[in-house]
Amino acid sequence: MSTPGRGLHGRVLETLGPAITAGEYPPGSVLRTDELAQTFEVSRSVMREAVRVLESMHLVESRRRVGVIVRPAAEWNVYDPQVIRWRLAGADRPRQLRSLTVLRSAVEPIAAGLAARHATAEQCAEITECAIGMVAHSRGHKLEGYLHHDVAFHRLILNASGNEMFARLGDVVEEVLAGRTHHAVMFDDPDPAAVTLHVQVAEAIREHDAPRAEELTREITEGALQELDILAPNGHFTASG
Amino acid sequence: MSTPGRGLHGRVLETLGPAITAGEYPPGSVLRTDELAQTFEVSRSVMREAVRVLESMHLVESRRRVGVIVRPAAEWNVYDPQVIRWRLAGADRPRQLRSLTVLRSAVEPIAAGLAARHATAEQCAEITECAIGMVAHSRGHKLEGYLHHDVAFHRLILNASGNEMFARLGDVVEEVLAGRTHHAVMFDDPDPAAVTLHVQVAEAIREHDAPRAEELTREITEGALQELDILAPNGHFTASG
DNA sequence: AACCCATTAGATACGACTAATTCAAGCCCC
DNA sequence: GGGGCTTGAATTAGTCGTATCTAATGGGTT
Repeated sequence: MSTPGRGLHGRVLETLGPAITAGEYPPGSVLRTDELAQTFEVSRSVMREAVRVLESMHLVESRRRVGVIVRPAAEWNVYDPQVIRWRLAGADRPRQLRSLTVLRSAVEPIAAGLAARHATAEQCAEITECAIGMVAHSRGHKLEGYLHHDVAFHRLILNASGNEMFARLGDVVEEVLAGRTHHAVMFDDPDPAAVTLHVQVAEAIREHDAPRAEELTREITEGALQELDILAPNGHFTASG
Repeated sequence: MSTPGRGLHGRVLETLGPAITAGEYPPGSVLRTDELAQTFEVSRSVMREAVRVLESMHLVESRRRVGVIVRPAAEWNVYDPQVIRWRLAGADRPRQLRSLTVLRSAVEPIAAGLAARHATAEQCAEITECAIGMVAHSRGHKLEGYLHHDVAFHRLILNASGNEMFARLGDVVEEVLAGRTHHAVMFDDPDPAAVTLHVQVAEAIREHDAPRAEELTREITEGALQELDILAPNGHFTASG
């Protein structure tokens, strides 16, 4: 979507990356550069560049005389947007979605509190606009329009927090929200209570009421977590939803 | 420390990466592969692999007929451990430390709450041991020993949370804590109140009291934020401490 | 104003050489 | 005779240089 195979090495990565993150090669598996180059019908130079990228993501480790070794999942750079996309596209999508939602529940309330302190008048206006847009699309099967405003809403707050680490989680939030809409997690119309909460959050930020913005956002993310629990009640270590 | 120049391209990255993250090349700057290869006295192949890694970190973007373009800081993969290290080693270390501390203040309380729910007896024991170790090193200029147990304490909790995204922040916490100890942010002995809080967190986790573990951890991270404010009182957008 | 072409710099490919690491055979010492 | 160390051969990634391809840019032409 954002990186549609820029160049040959990119196309190789689009196959190799998902394969590794999906666990098709168990930790410790050894791949040979030459072999891979033949398999993907590219030159060794291209394959080496692809391996370098995988290495920078800590998905693999290349050693002389041995080959390219697949690292255990615990060492992967799980915050790399590319890795996140690959994992969301793979088999352990449910677990990944849960991890990200828990991360959201930690970050977004704090971000909302900071936004209430730091947001400019313009940012407040944009956030409010999104909330209004959500209300407008909350009834009558307008899920796509609702999603659009929902994503923008959360992204604006993360940006308005003034913390670059928070701001960079905008894509993560988008993935989670889009996943919820497009994988039948959401009913025909969004929960009216959630919509109200978003409006109230916008209000709180506009009024620079940080504790209220934080608490209301906490309620939103709590709701998101509960939605997941309904789908995969086993809780934390659910393998497949 | 963890990656001491693996290969030629690694050594190139150790110079180019910090230079870019330090802002030596303003956003939009164009680097030429050939030129860089000459500058670093390596072949183009090696330079291309280095560029690929920088590209995967979203530090640069390479376009035909143009060159290698430095991206604005807002697009960087700021969660990449390598990028974090480069930025911590550079001029905007203070701002980076603040960003990371704010992130801690969001994540660690939630992680502690989850740890209180999920931690095994063995994990509880290890956490308690660390807290005891912190107490033992809290007096008499034993800062290094204190730091060691402090890092282990927070890392164990992040791991015990059962959330992989949280677990991967262990290195971040280590960097922040080490930075505090080694850059004269801490006085001769750590704050006794903070030590007590750590002991109480261990207690709460052992007793599976999630709300208490969360609240106590919040007090710890609040303290960390206040420490930063003492150093750089200008608050959020302090450029230099 | 629209189109075409030359220029340019990255993208790909290939082949040769280098260096490091592993494994095993062989040696020495005990 | 057995265990541990040394040494060397095989293997595979690392590096380099060159040649060719591709695509974006800018200028010139119609």
